[in-house]
Amino acid sequence: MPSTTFYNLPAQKQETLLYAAKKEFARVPFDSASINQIVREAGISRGSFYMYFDGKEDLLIYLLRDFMDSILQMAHETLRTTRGDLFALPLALYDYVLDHCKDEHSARFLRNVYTFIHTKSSASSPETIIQRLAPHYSPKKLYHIIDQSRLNAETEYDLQDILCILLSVTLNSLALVLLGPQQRDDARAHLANKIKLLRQGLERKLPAHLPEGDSCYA
Amino acid sequence: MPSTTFYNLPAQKQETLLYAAKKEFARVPFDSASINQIVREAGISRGSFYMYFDGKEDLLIYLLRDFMDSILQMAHETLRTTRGDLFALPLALYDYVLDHCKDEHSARFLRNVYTFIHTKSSASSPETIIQRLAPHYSPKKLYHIIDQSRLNAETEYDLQDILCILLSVTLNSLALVLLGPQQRDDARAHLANKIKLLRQGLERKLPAHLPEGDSCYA
DNA sequence: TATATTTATGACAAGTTGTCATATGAGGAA
DNA sequence: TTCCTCATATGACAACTTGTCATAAATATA
Repeated sequence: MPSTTFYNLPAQKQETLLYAAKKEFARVPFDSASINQIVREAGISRGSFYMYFDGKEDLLIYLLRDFMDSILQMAHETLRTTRGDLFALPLALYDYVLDHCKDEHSARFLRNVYTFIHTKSSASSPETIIQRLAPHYSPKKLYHIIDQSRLNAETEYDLQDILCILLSVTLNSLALVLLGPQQRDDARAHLANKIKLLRQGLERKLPAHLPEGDSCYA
Repeated sequence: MPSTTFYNLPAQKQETLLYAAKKEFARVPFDSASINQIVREAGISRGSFYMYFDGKEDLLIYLLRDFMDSILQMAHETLRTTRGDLFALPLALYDYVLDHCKDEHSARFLRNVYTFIHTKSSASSPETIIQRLAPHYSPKKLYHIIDQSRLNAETEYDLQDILCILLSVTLNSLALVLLGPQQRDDARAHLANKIKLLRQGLERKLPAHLPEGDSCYA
């Protein structure tokens, strides 16, 4: 969390610093990002920087809050317009995130951020970044607007797991595009297919009237 | 890849260096790991280190190869003994990985490694670690020993997606334990439940004889 | 205006990385 | 055995990094 000193700063100065930070975080991976570079670009002294933030990690987390907030809002909106159709969420999330990095600059930023969220906060603190962010964006906030009658969930335990599954699969698709060699359209087609498979079930259903037969097609 | 000079080293000296590396990588997150610390512990000079490896990333990748190989072998073994039951793989993988980090030392190593694989190789190279490792451990090598008759897969495209889903979900569970607050048993129960849900399908099936009725319970 | 408090600065120590000229060793040829 | 060659080992080096802190400037308060 930034210090109150930072919030007391003129909006202009805040913007300048945040812009310089975004630029640096887009330039190189998180652990190579240089505070020196940021303060040079922003035209402030090194000491000032540490007056505002605990370190570069603190700064990036602050930058991420906005984005995370907007994602959560988008999720709410999607569930509202689809009357709680949870299966609409993955592709909506996928598109939303990738729409936000159409220019090379934002793409690099997001790519670096993606790797960043899995890193440790610091050598001292045992938490990862994603853990520090998670409490503010618990998926539990979505439970009440999901139409659970469409889901194969008996209990809240099931519901929690279903959400977790969909999130894992969606993030994996995003990772394949952001970090990997997969093209956006290609990964999207795969994600759509995965959702289809997830709805139906991954296991083949034998015809109900041939329950035990192993060699029913012999 | 290590240089041939490294392979020419007496086995004893190789071991000493690798042990020192493991220790350092367990001590702190990857980007805080210090080559100075490693060479000090191993009793070699800084120059020698750079004679053997390109940098600490090169070294850790080398360390990971062994583990990845053993995982792939375990996967083969599991599929063999279950006659190709793909749904047995997630829990087997989960248990296998966590069995390998029962002592605090190995646990910290694995925790640090997990965050590491999502980071960029280096500022210059655009690849992530996981991408550099992936080609050697393609899941496609498993295709032919999977009993596809048990899967709801029409095409190889489906098969690929199913594998990807199961892997995403399993890795997510591992991440929750390695990085997060979740307990091993707890996460395992969730994973088992997720597999059950994945087999059945996440979508509620309406009774077949009431195909269109929205208000069938009215 | 004088005093108290907040904010800004850059030099500092202690660490990091990768390089490179130099030193040491181990083999083969004469 | 001596000499030469080539692979290996070394640590000092420059150029960076980080977080701190005494000091200076600016602002608010009395």
